Amino acid sequence: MGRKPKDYGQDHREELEEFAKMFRSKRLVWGLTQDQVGGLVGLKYGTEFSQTTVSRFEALEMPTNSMRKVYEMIRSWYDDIEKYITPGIDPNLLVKVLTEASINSKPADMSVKIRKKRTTFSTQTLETLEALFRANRQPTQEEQEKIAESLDLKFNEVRVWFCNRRQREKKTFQQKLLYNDDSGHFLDASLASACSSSDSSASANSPPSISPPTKMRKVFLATPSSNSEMSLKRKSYIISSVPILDSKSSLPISSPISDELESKRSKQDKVMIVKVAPPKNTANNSPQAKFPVSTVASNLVVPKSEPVCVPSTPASSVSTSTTTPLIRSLAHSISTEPIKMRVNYVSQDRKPEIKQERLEKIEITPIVNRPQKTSFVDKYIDDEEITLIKSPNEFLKHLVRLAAQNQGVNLNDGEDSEF
DNA sequence: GATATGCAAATCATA
DNA sequence: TTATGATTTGCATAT
Repeated sequence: MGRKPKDYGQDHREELEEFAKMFRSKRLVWGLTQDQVGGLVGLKYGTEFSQTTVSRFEALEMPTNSMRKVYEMIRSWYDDIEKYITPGIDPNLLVKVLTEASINSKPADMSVKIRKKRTTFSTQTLETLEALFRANRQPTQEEQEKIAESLDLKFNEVRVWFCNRRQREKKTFQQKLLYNDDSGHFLDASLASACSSSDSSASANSPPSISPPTKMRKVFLATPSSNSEMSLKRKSYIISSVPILDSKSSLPISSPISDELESKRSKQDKVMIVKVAPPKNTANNSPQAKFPVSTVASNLVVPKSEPVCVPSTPASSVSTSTTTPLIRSLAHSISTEPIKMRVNYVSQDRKPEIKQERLEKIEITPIVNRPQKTSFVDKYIDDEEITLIKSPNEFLKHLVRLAAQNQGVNLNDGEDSEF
């Protein structure tokens, strides 16, 4: 088994975040880049942080454990050098001063392990490794040594590559499992079993290939912990692994499906993906948005008659951490079947993750601060099947209405505005 | 040019 | 000790 996550509990995540935010604003005032910070911190410890790491630290897009480690180093460095920065210091001098201060602040014991620089394999090397992997996914040590020699690589690089490659393969299979985000239940048992790991069990009538290639994303999700505090919890979610059903045929778009699955599927309502983008995490103006990620997607089963789409809204007053549970519970109330829902993390897509043809039946949310995506969405919101909802708030209201309708209750506007 | 992300190399705790 | 799987980072590149 792999290691279990070290449990530091959730202690002081908030403190870390607070510092990270403060740090970013200071850095900007000082006129330092993330890259410079990484380098300067490196002068103190002998091992620098990449621009990437600094970026993620500041953006709070890091699990708490890593966050803490980075925090401790940056914090200590910050405390050391801060006093050398006088208001109005000549920007040209700044880096010089900080460089010196950083070097001088070297701790005596200096026992930081230097991480090996990441190797970049050439395309050709990768092709060869892939071919070798296909032939034998688990070469012996001796074989690996030979491979290393023939490719002019270190043995360890080859060893690690095979390790990671096996890992990647395994993950790919796992992604085909459909499970609910936190209950551990399958999103759809029939589908899950149909496309579950084919490691060894290639069933007689080979399982239908249902899902398009899927991707796992890491997300640091604020979830209510047992003691009812909000904690940041790292989770992986499956993205778009649920086949999108054609609204007329109830068949997955662009995927073959077995008869058995079809019969189960056809009983269901149309599956839609609804994405709700939380407000951009802009340090000061949305204190409620603890969410470091940019977009949350929910996958709901909604009645065919009521497809919903939710474009993002920068002005949303609902924080993600509240929206998601609310949507979940509301979805419960409108669903006539056991609730099937996932929460996904969807990145600020540069390219749509989901293929064009599938967009006809679902909705893609524009990303906050990425107005160029708007036209993309506009193209689809004309679809008469889709009800345009202007914000997460609106979406919640909409769900409430549906729930009320389903239960024959008449909601007036006053009750709606509770959101 | 600076920053944010996708993918995956490197690391590390365990079985 | 080695294999494995979870994590931590960073190269390359998109934004």
